[in-house]
Amino acid sequence: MARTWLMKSEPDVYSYEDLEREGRTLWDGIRNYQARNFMRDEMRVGDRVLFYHSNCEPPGVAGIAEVASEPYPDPTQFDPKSKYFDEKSSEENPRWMLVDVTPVRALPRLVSLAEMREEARLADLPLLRKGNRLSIMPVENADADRIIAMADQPAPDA
DNA sequence: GCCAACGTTGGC
DNA sequence: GCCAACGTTGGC
Repeated sequence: MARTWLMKSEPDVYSYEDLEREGRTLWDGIRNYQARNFMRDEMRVGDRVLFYHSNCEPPGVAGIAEVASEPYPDPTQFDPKSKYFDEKSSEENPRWMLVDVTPVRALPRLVSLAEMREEARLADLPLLRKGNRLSIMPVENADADRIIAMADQPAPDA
Protein backbone atom coordinates (compact mmCIF):
# COMPACT_ATOMS: atom_id res chain seq x y z
CA MET A 1 0.00 0.00 0.00
CA ALA A 2 1.34 3.37 -1.01
CA ARG A 3 1.92 5.93 1.68
CA THR A 4 0.59 9.45 1.97
CA TRP A 5 2.64 12.59 2.45
CA LEU A 6 1.76 16.18 3.17
CA MET A 7 3.74 18.77 1.25
CA LYS A 8 3.47 22.48 1.99
CA SER A 9 3.65 25.22 -0.57
CA GLU A 10 2.87 28.89 -0.34
CA PRO A 11 0.12 29.48 -2.90
CA ASP A 12 1.54 32.92 -3.72
CA VAL A 13 4.66 31.08 -4.85
CA TYR A 14 3.24 27.82 -6.19
CA SER A 15 -0.36 26.76 -5.67
CA TYR A 16 -2.22 23.53 -6.38
CA GLU A 17 -3.81 25.35 -9.33
CA ASP A 18 -0.32 26.07 -10.66
CA LEU A 19 0.46 22.36 -10.46
CA GLU A 20 -2.70 21.48 -12.39
CA ARG A 21 -1.81 24.05 -15.01
CA GLU A 22 1.72 22.74 -15.43
CA GLY A 23 0.87 19.08 -15.05
CA ARG A 24 4.12 18.25 -13.29
CA THR A 25 6.70 19.99 -11.15
CA LEU A 26 10.04 19.48 -9.44
CA TRP A 27 9.62 19.94 -5.70
CA ASP A 28 12.70 22.13 -5.54
CA GLY A 29 14.08 24.42 -2.90
CA ILE A 30 13.80 22.05 0.05
CA ARG A 31 16.72 22.90 2.32
CA ASN A 32 15.81 21.00 5.45
CA TYR A 33 17.47 17.65 6.00
CA GLN A 34 14.49 15.88 7.49
CA ALA A 35 12.27 16.92 4.59
CA ARG A 36 14.98 15.96 2.11
CA ASN A 37 15.36 12.56 3.71
CA PHE A 38 11.68 11.84 3.23
CA MET A 39 12.01 12.57 -0.48
CA ARG A 40 15.34 10.81 -0.88
CA ASP A 41 14.78 7.74 1.26
CA GLU A 42 11.12 7.06 1.76
CA MET A 43 9.00 8.35 -1.08
CA ARG A 44 7.98 5.94 -3.82
CA VAL A 45 6.48 6.63 -7.21
CA GLY A 46 2.71 6.54 -6.81
CA ASP A 47 2.66 7.68 -3.18
CA ARG A 48 -0.21 10.03 -2.48
CA VAL A 49 0.45 13.69 -1.61
CA LEU A 50 -1.81 16.12 0.22
CA PHE A 51 -0.96 19.49 -1.31
CA TYR A 52 -1.10 21.99 1.55
CA HIS A 53 -1.31 25.74 1.15
CA SER A 54 0.75 27.48 3.84
CA ASN A 55 1.37 31.05 4.89
CA CYS A 56 -1.94 32.20 3.47
CA GLU A 57 -5.51 32.82 4.61
CA PRO A 58 -6.79 30.27 5.23
CA PRO A 59 -4.06 27.63 5.28
CA GLY A 60 -5.19 24.11 4.45
CA VAL A 61 -5.20 21.12 2.12
CA ALA A 62 -6.13 22.19 -1.40
CA GLY A 63 -5.67 19.09 -3.51
CA ILE A 64 -4.31 15.61 -4.02
CA ALA A 65 -1.11 14.98 -5.93
CA GLU A 66 1.21 12.07 -6.49
CA VAL A 67 4.91 11.32 -6.32
CA ALA A 68 5.92 10.92 -9.95
CA SER A 69 9.65 10.21 -10.00
CA GLU A 70 12.52 8.59 -8.21
CA PRO A 71 14.62 11.00 -6.18
CA TYR A 72 17.27 12.98 -8.06
CA PRO A 73 19.44 16.03 -7.34
CA ASP A 74 17.68 19.38 -7.02
CA PRO A 75 19.12 21.36 -9.95
CA THR A 76 18.71 24.69 -8.17
CA GLN A 77 21.53 23.81 -5.77
CA PHE A 78 24.02 24.04 -8.66
CA ASP A 79 22.73 27.34 -10.07
CA PRO A 80 24.62 30.36 -8.71
CA LYS A 81 21.76 32.61 -9.74
CA SER A 82 19.17 30.62 -7.81
CA LYS A 83 18.19 31.62 -4.31
CA TYR A 84 18.56 27.92 -3.51
CA PHE A 85 22.17 27.77 -4.68
CA ASP A 86 24.38 25.80 -2.29
CA GLU A 87 28.07 26.40 -2.77
CA LYS A 88 28.89 23.46 -0.53
CA SER A 89 27.12 21.04 -2.83
CA SER A 90 28.57 19.52 -6.01
CA GLU A 91 27.32 17.49 -8.93
CA GLU A 92 29.57 14.65 -7.77
CA ASN A 93 28.19 14.76 -4.27
CA PRO A 94 24.82 16.52 -4.31
CA ARG A 95 23.39 17.51 -0.99
CA TRP A 96 19.74 18.15 -1.93
CA MET A 97 17.46 15.63 -3.55
CA LEU A 98 13.90 16.03 -4.78
CA VAL A 99 11.09 14.20 -6.52
CA ASP A 100 8.63 15.20 -9.22
CA VAL A 101 4.99 15.68 -8.30
CA THR A 102 1.92 15.46 -10.55
CA PRO A 103 -1.65 16.58 -9.80
CA VAL A 104 -4.40 14.03 -9.16
CA ARG A 105 -7.43 16.13 -8.35
CA ALA A 106 -8.39 19.32 -6.57
CA LEU A 107 -10.47 18.86 -3.45
CA PRO A 108 -14.08 20.08 -3.80
CA ARG A 109 -13.14 22.69 -1.24
CA LEU A 110 -10.12 23.56 0.88
CA VAL A 111 -9.93 21.72 4.20
CA SER A 112 -8.58 24.37 6.51
CA LEU A 113 -6.01 23.96 9.25
CA ALA A 114 -8.53 25.30 11.78
CA GLU A 115 -11.03 22.67 10.71
CA MET A 116 -8.48 19.89 11.06
CA ARG A 117 -7.67 21.12 14.56
CA GLU A 118 -11.35 20.80 15.41
CA GLU A 119 -11.44 17.15 14.32
CA ALA A 120 -10.58 15.04 17.37
CA ARG A 121 -9.73 12.01 15.24
CA LEU A 122 -6.89 13.98 13.65
CA ALA A 123 -5.31 14.80 16.99
CA ASP A 124 -2.17 12.80 16.19
CA LEU A 125 -1.59 14.44 12.82
CA PRO A 126 2.03 15.66 12.77
CA LEU A 127 0.91 18.80 10.97
CA LEU A 128 -1.06 19.85 14.03
CA ARG A 129 1.73 19.37 16.52
CA LYS A 130 2.87 22.55 18.15
CA GLY A 131 5.81 24.21 16.52
CA ASN A 132 5.99 21.83 13.58
CA ARG A 133 7.56 23.66 10.67
CA LEU A 134 8.46 20.70 8.52
CA SER A 135 7.37 21.30 4.95
CA ILE A 136 7.16 17.60 4.10
CA MET A 137 5.82 15.01 6.49
CA PRO A 138 4.16 11.60 6.46
CA VAL A 139 0.43 11.27 7.02
CA GLU A 140 -1.31 8.07 8.07
CA ASN A 141 -3.45 6.85 5.20
CA ALA A 142 -6.53 6.75 7.42
CA ASP A 143 -5.96 10.39 8.43
CA ALA A 144 -5.47 11.39 4.81
CA ASP A 145 -8.69 9.60 3.87
CA ARG A 146 -10.50 11.47 6.60
CA ILE A 147 -9.19 14.85 5.46
CA ILE A 148 -10.20 14.08 1.90
CA ALA A 149 -13.66 13.02 3.10
CA MET A 150 -14.02 16.28 5.00
CA ALA A 151 -13.78 18.12 1.69
CA ASP A 152 -16.96 16.36 0.55
CA GLN A 153 -18.88 17.73 3.52
CA PRO A 154 -20.02 21.35 3.79
CA ALA A 155 -17.52 23.69 5.39
CA PRO A 156 -18.19 24.22 9.10
CA ASP A 157 -19.44 27.65 10.11
CA ALA A 158 -16.58 30.07 10.36
C1' DG B 1 30.66 19.15 21.37
C1' DC B 2 28.38 23.09 23.52
C1' DC B 3 25.51 26.77 22.89
C1' DA B 4 24.59 31.71 21.65
C1' DA B 5 23.38 34.15 17.78
C1' DC B 6 21.07 34.26 13.83
C1' DG B 7 17.78 33.08 10.10
C1' DT B 8 13.48 30.96 8.69
C1' DT B 9 8.83 29.19 8.91
C1' DG B 10 4.28 29.97 9.13
C1' DG B 11 0.10 30.71 12.07
C1' DC B 12 -2.18 34.39 13.78
C1' DG C 1 3.69 42.64 10.85
C1' DC C 2 4.56 40.01 15.05
C1' DC C 3 6.75 36.49 17.18
C1' DA C 4 7.15 31.53 18.91
C1' DA C 5 9.38 27.64 17.65
C1' DC C 6 12.80 25.53 15.53
C1' DG C 7 17.11 24.55 12.57
C1' DT C 8 21.70 25.95 11.35
C1' DT C 9 26.08 28.11 11.95
C1' DG C 10 30.30 29.02 13.88
C1' DG C 11 33.29 30.52 17.79
C1' DC C 12 35.35 28.54 21.45
